[in-house]
Amino acid sequence: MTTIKQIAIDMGVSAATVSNALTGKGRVSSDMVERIKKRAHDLGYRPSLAGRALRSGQTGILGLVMPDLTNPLFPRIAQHLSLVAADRQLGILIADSRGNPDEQTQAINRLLDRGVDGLLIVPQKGTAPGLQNVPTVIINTASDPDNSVSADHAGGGRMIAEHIASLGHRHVILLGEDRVSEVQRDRVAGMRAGFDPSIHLQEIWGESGIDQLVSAIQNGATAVITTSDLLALRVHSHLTRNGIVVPHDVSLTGFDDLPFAIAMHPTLTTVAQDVEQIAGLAIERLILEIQGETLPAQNANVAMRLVIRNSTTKQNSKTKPEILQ
Amino acid sequence: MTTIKQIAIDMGVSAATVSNALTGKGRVSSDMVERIKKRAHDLGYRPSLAGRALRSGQTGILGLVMPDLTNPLFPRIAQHLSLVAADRQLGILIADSRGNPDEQTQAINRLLDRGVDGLLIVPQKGTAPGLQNVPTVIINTASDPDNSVSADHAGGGRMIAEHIASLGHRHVILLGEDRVSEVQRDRVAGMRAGFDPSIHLQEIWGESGIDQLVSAIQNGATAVITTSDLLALRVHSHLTRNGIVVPHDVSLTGFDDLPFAIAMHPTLTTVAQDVEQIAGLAIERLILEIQGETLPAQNANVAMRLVIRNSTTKQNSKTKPEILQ
DNA sequence: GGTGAAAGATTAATCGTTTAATCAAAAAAC
DNA sequence: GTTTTTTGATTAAACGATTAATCTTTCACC
Repeated sequence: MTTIKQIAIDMGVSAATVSNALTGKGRVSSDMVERIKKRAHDLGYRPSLAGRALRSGQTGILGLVMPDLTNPLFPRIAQHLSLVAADRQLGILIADSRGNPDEQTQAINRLLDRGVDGLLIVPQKGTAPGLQNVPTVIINTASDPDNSVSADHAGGGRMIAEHIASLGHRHVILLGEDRVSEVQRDRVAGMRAGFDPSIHLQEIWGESGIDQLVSAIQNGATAVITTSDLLALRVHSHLTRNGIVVPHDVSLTGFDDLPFAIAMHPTLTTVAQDVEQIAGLAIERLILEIQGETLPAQNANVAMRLVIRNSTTKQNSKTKPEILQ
Repeated sequence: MTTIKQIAIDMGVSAATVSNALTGKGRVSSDMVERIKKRAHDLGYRPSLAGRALRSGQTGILGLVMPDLTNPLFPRIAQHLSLVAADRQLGILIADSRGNPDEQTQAINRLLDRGVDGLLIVPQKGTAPGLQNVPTVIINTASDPDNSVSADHAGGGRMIAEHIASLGHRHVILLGEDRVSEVQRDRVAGMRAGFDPSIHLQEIWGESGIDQLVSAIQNGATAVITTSDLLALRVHSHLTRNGIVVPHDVSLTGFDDLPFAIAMHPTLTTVAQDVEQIAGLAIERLILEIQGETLPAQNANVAMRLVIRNSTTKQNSKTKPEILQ
């Protein structure tokens, strides 16, 4: 490994001059700067981040804490974060908080021990990690008051609802995944807000609710809106098995636009997070905080995008579907 | 931040003694060790990894390079790697190689610049990253000769084939995703090897191949085996649309056991990677390499697990399915 | 009691980078 | 021509932890 000192000796100057030349600080004649830069490049000099970190107190590393790395959205978030971070010469250290709040705290501490300059936290559902002693940005939902960036889950829910309403559906089943999750509640709240009171909205929670679907449809429901694509796939399978055809007999929607949404038939109408923008804003904000700027406590709310595919259609058939079995 | 020097001053001893007491090296009386440890704990002392890294040349950080973080397997691999690494007091820095070989090289260099102690690389399909100047383990496929850990994709293919054969299927369609991918080729090779020559095996590559499926089934094929769950879902949708019922008319299999495999109906017979073991072996091997052990070049091949669900069934009906449209 | 060894601590150097303080020489000002 | 400024470079200290070398005291042994 080439060090600054070696370059200095090699060129017959002091280490300080080399450092100044390379970082653009201090006073060095311009042709000396040129020569040093060239020589450093030729020798393949790479600054030691450890040395720099020790001196400056900054590691150039951000920590990413995820409630569950198997969260289907994680890869995309991680990808964009790592991309944006790389642009800014920052690294991303990951930590899995393994599904429980204790582990979340430990994961945060592990990252702090490593001296990360900032934290990006996607909190466990139902938890709000306390204030850390490093700059922190929460990525989750608008319900988090401060320092947070999130998709507008409620707005996404509203979009779905308005889409369904505009297709003429008057009796809709809303299937939620998990009441504990802040995100899920926001989605559901948005859905509710998107329908006007004249529409018959039937709210069901949890997977066990799938069993009630067939009879609800027999009673006149013409659309099922869910709070996750996986749930939608499950519903689709269940309905198909019972002879109910999507979208002919009933319209169906998901949430998140996971990869398999286009592999289904019919392809799934859903709502997508602008992960790219979320990642960008999160890191941008975090960097400002790291640079010592005092930002107003706020939630950056990123609009979701309605993706209309083939699982939703106009409510026009007056005939109830025949149910098999 | 509490430093060793502060503890030393606080207790009226030298910094070296504190360091020796905490690391268990050198010669320190046992009651001094006790007292120092207690005081360090009370003061909330956390060693500076930057200081340690500078002195020792080791950062305690491993780099993880992924061809595409949106790879559906990534989250699980990352999760287990981060878990195992955390147990060993190691951190994991991620880097996305963004789908092309150039970016892969850059990603590796970014990690090297950060002084990672070792690299875990899931290579771009079709590429074999050259020897690095830090210990490296490749996670991918048995086709990689050295320093690699992988699922036994060929073995998984064989399991699927044998399962299908044992159910009595004599005319099988093999649908492969991407010929360029080493992994995909290994899977297909395993499948071929699992059938005896008497079985009529029809090999099709790429998504466009899906269109040929219906006529192939009309010509007597009773099973479709694919090299990915996503492909299987797509096939399932296509067949359902054409009035072909899985598994009644045709058996269907996937590969990888992604989360949606149990959300489909019928639930998908597939083959699962033991990600946990792969991650464990990879890090174990990497740590040995980092500790300077010279390991024999070898590929650790982790057996896959056949997951039999409801999309495969005995071939017994002699009646061809009626095809809609 | 004198010698040697062992135990328990300290000193000082080192890792690579940054930066405030200093110094010498050249340029500008009077 | 002398003083002041500016320029361009150097010196030295610092970040925090580790460790080889050194020193002092205690103890064991003959």
